[in-house]
Amino acid sequence: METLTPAQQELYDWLIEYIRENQYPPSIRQMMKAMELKSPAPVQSRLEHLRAKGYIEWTEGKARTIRATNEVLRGVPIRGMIAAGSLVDAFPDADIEYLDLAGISLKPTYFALRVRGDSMVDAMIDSGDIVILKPVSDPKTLKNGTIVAARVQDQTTLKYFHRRGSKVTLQPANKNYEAIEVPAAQVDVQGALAHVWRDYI
Amino acid sequence: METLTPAQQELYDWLIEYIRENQYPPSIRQMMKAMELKSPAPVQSRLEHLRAKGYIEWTEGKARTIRATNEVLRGVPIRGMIAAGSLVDAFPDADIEYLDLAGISLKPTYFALRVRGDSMVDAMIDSGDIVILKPVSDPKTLKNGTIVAARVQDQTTLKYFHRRGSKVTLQPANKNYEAIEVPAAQVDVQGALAHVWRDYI
DNA sequence: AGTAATTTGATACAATTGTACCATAATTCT
DNA sequence: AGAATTATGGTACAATTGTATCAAATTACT
Repeated sequence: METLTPAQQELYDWLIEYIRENQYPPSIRQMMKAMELKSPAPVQSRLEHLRAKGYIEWTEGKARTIRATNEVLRGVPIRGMIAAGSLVDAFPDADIEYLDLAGISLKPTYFALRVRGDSMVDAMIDSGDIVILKPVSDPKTLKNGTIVAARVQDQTTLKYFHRRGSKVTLQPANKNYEAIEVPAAQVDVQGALAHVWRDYI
Repeated sequence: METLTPAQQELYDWLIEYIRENQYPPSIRQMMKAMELKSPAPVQSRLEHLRAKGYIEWTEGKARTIRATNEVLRGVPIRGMIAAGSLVDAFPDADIEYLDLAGISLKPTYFALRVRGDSMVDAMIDSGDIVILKPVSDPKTLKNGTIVAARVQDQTTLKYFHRRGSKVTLQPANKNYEAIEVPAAQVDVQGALAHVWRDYI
């Protein structure tokens, strides 16, 4: 990403902070005051440079429509990789990745279920975890081995999905439970496991 | 939550969808056109009712500052509880909880690390998972048993934190690794484990 | 040192925009 | 049926706001 001049950086940082706090972007004259400038022109200039360098964008002519193009506002920065022994890598600030949590929450069809019990321990899903599911419109597009929330015989459970011909096998993610095999027509797949979330604090 | 009249519901739904798509709220006259109304007054009326019923809020006098007060835009709805046998509960639409993912991404100090290897299997954290950490300013406020990213002897690792007097024990989340006990002064706690995230698709 | 790029100040203009007021119609509720 | 609430259309106004223009000052770069 192209580097910013001090003036541009100052505005950019303030802009991000403002959006974080207010949930909407400031007007040009608000930025002017915050930067302690006496005219809107310098702000315009900085904004145009920020846009040219790919940091922001806006809808021309519309008030308060500036958006950050990168993921600063949409997620948590992934700063490195950690293994048994040590922090393997601390990624350099420049090419840092973001875990786009806000992006997930913009997908209006996703839904979540809270897990209770040990039914999924073998998939490393603990009691209390939250599983985030993507609705499945056409079960034929499902790959074998994906974990799905499926309804069979009046019971909805989370299981590994396998199809062989017209039969579907639902394999639990805990060895202590039994797999079931039924005709595909009897299985109503409600969602495919997309993410797992766990809270510690 | 108070119920909405059809006209109010129509506006509210459109509003949420607009914000989702554009990342900023519409102006009153845009809503007017979308609702196929011929004057801004009806929109004003509906907005005031939506605000009175607690669905939205805005900064008076400022353009495009409408915000949804509930978590519709901030997270994934938690629709029920799932256990080994069955979907235990499908929560009624009214009092549905949301997993506030967008809220997490607004905490600017949080950071994440990608886990590699089996160092945390006993904590149900798999290779490839992403751990989200909250910076720890004062290690004295840490409760025993929390998982932390700590730096000792030039190595940063994720371990259970225990303090007894002036000594700190760092217990790995995998039985095959050894615990270490060092003077508290030698431990630099960088973050406490706040959340775990796992991607399936 | 000299040139280019950026920043600044000042001002101006028009479109966007929130808001207010009023009378009437439609809907909902009792 | 009657009353209260909500919805609508029309209009008006002023503040907010994005944008344009120009010249001068400052900074960055070669």
